[in-house]
Amino acid sequence: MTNVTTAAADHGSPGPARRARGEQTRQLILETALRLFRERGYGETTMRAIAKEAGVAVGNAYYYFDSKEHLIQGFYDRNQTEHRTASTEVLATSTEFAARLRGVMHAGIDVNEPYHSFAGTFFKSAAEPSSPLSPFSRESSPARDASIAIFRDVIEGSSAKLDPELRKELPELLWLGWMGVILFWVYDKSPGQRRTRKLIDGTVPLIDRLVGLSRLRVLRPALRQVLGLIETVRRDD
Amino acid sequence: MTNVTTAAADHGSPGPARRARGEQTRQLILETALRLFRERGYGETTMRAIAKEAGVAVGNAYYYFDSKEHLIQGFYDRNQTEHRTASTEVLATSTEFAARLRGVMHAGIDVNEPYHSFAGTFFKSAAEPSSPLSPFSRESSPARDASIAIFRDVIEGSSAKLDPELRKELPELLWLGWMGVILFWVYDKSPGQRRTRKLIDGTVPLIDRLVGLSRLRVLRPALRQVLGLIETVRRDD
DNA sequence: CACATCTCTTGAACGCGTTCAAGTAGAGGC
DNA sequence: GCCTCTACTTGAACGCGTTCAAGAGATGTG
Repeated sequence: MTNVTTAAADHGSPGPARRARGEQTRQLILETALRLFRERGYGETTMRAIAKEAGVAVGNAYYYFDSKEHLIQGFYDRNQTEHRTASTEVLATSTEFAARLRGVMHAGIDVNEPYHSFAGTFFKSAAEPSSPLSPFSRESSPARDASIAIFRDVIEGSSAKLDPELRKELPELLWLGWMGVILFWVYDKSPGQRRTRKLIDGTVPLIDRLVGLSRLRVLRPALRQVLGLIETVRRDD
Repeated sequence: MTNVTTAAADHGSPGPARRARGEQTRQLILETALRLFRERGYGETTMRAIAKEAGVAVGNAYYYFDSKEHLIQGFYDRNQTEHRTASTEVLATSTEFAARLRGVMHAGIDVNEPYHSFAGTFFKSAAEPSSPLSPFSRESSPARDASIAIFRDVIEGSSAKLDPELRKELPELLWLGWMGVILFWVYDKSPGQRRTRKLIDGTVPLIDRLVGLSRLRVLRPALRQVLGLIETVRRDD
């Protein structure tokens, strides 16, 4: 409470001082919530406990966050940032597509590992299509775009040559595949989630092979068919 | 395919008269619940409302069903049976693999269509790995096995020739793909879930093509690699 | 018949996420 | 100084899923 940063982002009608106070409370509640989630798990952390621990009233938490689930969004954002950070090394080192993709995926699992025990609990929240926590929701689009950007880096920083049409679509496709890996990971009960690691190690070479084949003229029609399907399915008309 | 009553709570072996009474109440509660789910949606239906409408105490519902979510299992079982029924015609008519697969998938969507509006709501429940409603859970294995059996029928009743190794794995793989389609369907907000239909129509020929190619000697190593990966990932060691 | 045993039923009570009418406080205008 | 406006804060209250001690009712046993 002592740390008052008056570095004002001076936009909006309310005075900067007031604004700062609100933002501070918001951060306090979020930090407290994430800490308790980590310590006790999501389901075992009550809104009352968060409020009490943060020294505010329950209603105050609802002034800043629409629901308990909305607090998870903060968790997502932080994990996304950590994934980016954990990926920088392999993205700076290697130029092989397979190595880059593999490295990024393992980095993602590394980052999420500490939260595996209760990832399922709030994966539940994310699964509901109408939930703002859904990876496909409008609210998640900043985190989603940032995640897709990592996979774009994987491709663009690599020496892999591939069909230009595919190149356009591939970042999003890899992200979709990554969501699949995460889904598998959530369900993976093997010690240390070994099976997820094996899935990555087994799948990446296959993707690498397929991506390499995308330039072969013989496979052009097949590729077009697949890309056409994706385009058809994506459209909402 | 005899529909064995899936007793949620195994209460010893009482006399047949007593058993009948209990079973009757159980059915009454389940029927009432499913009706209210259909009429109001899952989230809007309270346990109190179910109990009141069924003319029992709220605690009574909990004597037969461990939780509100457990009531959905009954919904699953019924839908599973309906899917089988809706599939019989195409499975009796056509011998082409692609037509059979396509027919079965469309039949599955047909059956689920009336529930799309709130499918997402309890899909949420199914998504939690520890939930008995998860399609991968032990509790769901009867429904799962029955569903896989449909896809086994798709293959075995077809004229398609395919690699014997693949033949063994394919029913489960098709079921997994079907789960993916259902996942897509749950998120599909297009009118009448048209995009899901397009996804099926676009994907089936691709699968058909791949399955056909599985017998080519040139592709043997690749197939082996994929099957090996599946085996590796499946094992929990 | 009385008694014990077991299945089945009850509804008050608990803790949860969430809401909301009622307040508080601090900046700007007079 | 005082007033107003509004961002912010409060906590009792609501309805929910769920639990559980208590009891009702049928069945088996002497």
